[in-house]
Amino acid sequence: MDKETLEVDQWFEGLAKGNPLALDRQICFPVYVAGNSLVRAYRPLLSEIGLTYPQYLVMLILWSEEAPLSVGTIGSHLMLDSGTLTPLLKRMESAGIVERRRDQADERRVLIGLTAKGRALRKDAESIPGKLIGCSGMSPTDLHDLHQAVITLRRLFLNDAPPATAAEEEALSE
Amino acid sequence: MDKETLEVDQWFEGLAKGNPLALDRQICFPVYVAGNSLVRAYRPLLSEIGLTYPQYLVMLILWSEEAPLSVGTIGSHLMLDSGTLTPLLKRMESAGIVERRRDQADERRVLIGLTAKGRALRKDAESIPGKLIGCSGMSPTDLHDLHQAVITLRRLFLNDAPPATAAEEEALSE
DNA sequence: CAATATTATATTGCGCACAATTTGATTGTT
DNA sequence: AACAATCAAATTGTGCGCAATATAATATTG
Repeated sequence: MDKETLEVDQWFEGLAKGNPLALDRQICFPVYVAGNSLVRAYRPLLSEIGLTYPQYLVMLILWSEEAPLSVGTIGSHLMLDSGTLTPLLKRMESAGIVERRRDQADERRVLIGLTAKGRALRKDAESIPGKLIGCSGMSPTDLHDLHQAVITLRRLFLNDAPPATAAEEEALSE
Repeated sequence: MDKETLEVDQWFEGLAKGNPLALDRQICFPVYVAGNSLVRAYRPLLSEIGLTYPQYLVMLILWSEEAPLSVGTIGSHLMLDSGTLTPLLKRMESAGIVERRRDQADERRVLIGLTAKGRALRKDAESIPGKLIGCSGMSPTDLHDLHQAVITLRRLFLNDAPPATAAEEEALSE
């Protein structure tokens, strides 16, 4: 067993010790707070263009991919189900930025496409990522650290593996 | 300028290049997904003891700290306001696990205390952290990586220095 | 081809999360 | 003491996020 693995094992052993119910011992709590904080940070910027954060995510997909896309396809990207997406997409439809129509090839599906207004909105959205970084008050170093942390989250929660290092390959094969 | 700083600066320069509106370029999106995933993972475990995830967080605070605590104090720990907490605490009150009463010393405040039932619930909650790790299907290595990522999130979103690990606590008390 | 199973979306109901506002208590100022 | 300013919690209204269920279309099976 190599030194790295030993260190992880020692850390893992320590997990159950002490008071596992202390708030500052919770692994998930900072993730929960970060999730709330992020939506809060986007809100004032997105409200200027009439979007909520999950609506913005839908638009990112429609702008980047071959729209129209089915509700299910959008949901699999965002890890959201029709119970969340259907009312959200209806609000976006009544705002005039997306179209909803049954797929002729499979009447179970509903295809979501962009309207002219929805396509035009992209121009207004282009400044959002830059503005967010400005609003966040984070230094380039903070952002870099956040990005590194996010690569981990992406691997663990989105099964979106970055190219594995030799060390990780080693660990997997054992 | 040292090598580390130069690397961060180069990464920061690259941020604006390409398509900043691509979903897989979003720094915040994995945090959003992780937040949703975490609440989803806790739900079946917590429903066994009649709690939601934010209610569980309130209980963690009340179990660890000198209860009773004001709504505002709880809110500052969880970064939630009275608009979220008041109805949540009322539901917990009607479930019989907390008490709500005006602070005699300052009638603006409402103090939240544990009932006997609320204190007893702690025993049932003790197995939750361990069970969650089991349910998550994460390896010790995954958990360690997550923990490292979370230390960053805690610093950035909770302005919090990393707390001592259980192993370190152990060492200190000896 | 009919019966059954599966799939995609919609609906219902509940509990957050939060902006905006209100109500009532306390503090600060003159 | 009077009055404005501040503060703590509650209230109102909107939009998720999701479990459970319903509805309807497609696929599968006998």
